[in-house]
Amino acid sequence: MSVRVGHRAGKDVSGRDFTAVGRALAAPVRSTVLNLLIDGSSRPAGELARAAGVRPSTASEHLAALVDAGFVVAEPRGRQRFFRLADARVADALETLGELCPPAPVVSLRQSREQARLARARLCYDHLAGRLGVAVTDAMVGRGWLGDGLVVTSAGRTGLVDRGVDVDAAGSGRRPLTRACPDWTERREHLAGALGAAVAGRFLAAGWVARRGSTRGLAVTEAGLVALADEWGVPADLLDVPC
Amino acid sequence: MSVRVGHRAGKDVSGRDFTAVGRALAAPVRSTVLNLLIDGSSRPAGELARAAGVRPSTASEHLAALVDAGFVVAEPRGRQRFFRLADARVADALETLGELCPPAPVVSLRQSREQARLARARLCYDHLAGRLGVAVTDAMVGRGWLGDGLVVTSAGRTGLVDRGVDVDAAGSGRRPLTRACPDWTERREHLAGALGAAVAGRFLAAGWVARRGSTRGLAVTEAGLVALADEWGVPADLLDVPC
DNA sequence: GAAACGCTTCGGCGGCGGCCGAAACGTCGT
DNA sequence: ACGACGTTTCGGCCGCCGCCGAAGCGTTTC
Repeated sequence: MSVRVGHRAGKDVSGRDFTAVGRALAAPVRSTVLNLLIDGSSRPAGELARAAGVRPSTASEHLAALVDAGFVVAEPRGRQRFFRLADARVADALETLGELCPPAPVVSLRQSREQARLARARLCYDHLAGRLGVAVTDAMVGRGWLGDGLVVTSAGRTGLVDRGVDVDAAGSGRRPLTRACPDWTERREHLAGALGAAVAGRFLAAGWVARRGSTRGLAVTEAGLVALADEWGVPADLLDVPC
Repeated sequence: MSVRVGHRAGKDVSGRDFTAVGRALAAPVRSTVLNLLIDGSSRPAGELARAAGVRPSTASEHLAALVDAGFVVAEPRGRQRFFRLADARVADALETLGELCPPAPVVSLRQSREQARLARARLCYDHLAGRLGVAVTDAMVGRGWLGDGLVVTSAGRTGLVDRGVDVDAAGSGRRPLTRACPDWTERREHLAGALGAAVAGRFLAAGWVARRGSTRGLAVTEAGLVALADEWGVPADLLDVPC
């Protein structure tokens, strides 16, 4: 018989227990679900089950596990339940973690028009992404608003407040003010974090961009093109050039 | 019979495959190991096995898995292998992920005190390590006893012999007289090799340090503090500053 | 009401993965 | 050359977890 002496001596000295979060990510179905929800969308269990290629019963168990782990939250809506990421920090963590697992599965070529639209402008969870996100970030860096590591300079703070972005409110929470979010359509990183969300919120509130349907895709309005050029220093043609 | 219709419909639309990274985090032993290494330290497999409370064979498997997942890298050093985090991004990801799992395992005060003691003074195989080892090595270098590559100078030979270290006996064997041993708690290297063992032996024989129990931890005695300051040029407070 | 629909819970089955001890391998010290 | 030591590899055992179909529950529709 084995000795099993181990568990007496072994015990975490400090730090975090990554076991639960690891288990939550360990199953292919759950990974697929998270990828589907990482854009901030909210989807019913059945759709997630179909997308992941499992029976509703199996998906239900996986979704329960994700809820239990704090990754997603469920919201009853009629006779179905919609699931979405629980928190912006979850999206942040998944993006950061994505850096460690470069193997990105292939993408279906079918919806190429939709792909192209998404590549132009979209929301990545709650901040601007696509060429729009990169262009806005680049402009902010070019003007000296963002320094090394995307830290906000004093000039950046002034410029952003002038354009209606509440930098103080964004920096008040526990969420990191700025983060570099790597993009899968662009080579470049773009602004994420609390400030990224605040900028995106300003763009939506001002009517510079509009959500297209229930997707995460964004349409840049006429007023948005003007504002981008005049206030943000982003020429309109930048959004059309595929870089 | 089951239908297995699933895998036709199921396919990742885009994004990352979190499965591998999740599996790597899913085991308690691996979580413990990562917590031990998250400070950038480099530790041999046996120590990690003991800390995690498993047999060396089991730890070896877990470490191989972590290496395979790209979380840690192994570095052969003598007859043991040292492991450390592979990359700064790994530490970043773990830190970000830690936000998601606030349940921080209990900190055993007992063990954290032991950690502090080990960081202060211990034996690394058979030579002095911890802050004591680094401080003694630094003092010897500062006095010109050890030159480039930690070779013993004539002044060093004299000084060591005067303090009861039998340099000749240490140099008589086939074992290298001096070696630089990288430390995991300190940034600096410290003296190892035959001379390192001889110095440690002198410290023990003179009662300047004493083994605490059967561990490799060392306690610096009152006489040791005096001798360190007077004979070796190591002020006592150097051992208490956490560098 | 009754039927349709969406989701969850419950057994049951199969496979993966963690744990150990024994043995092999390489290095270090005598 | 030999023994000691740290690490890895290899079977074998056991438990956990993911998958399914069937059944149960709540909501919507007729």
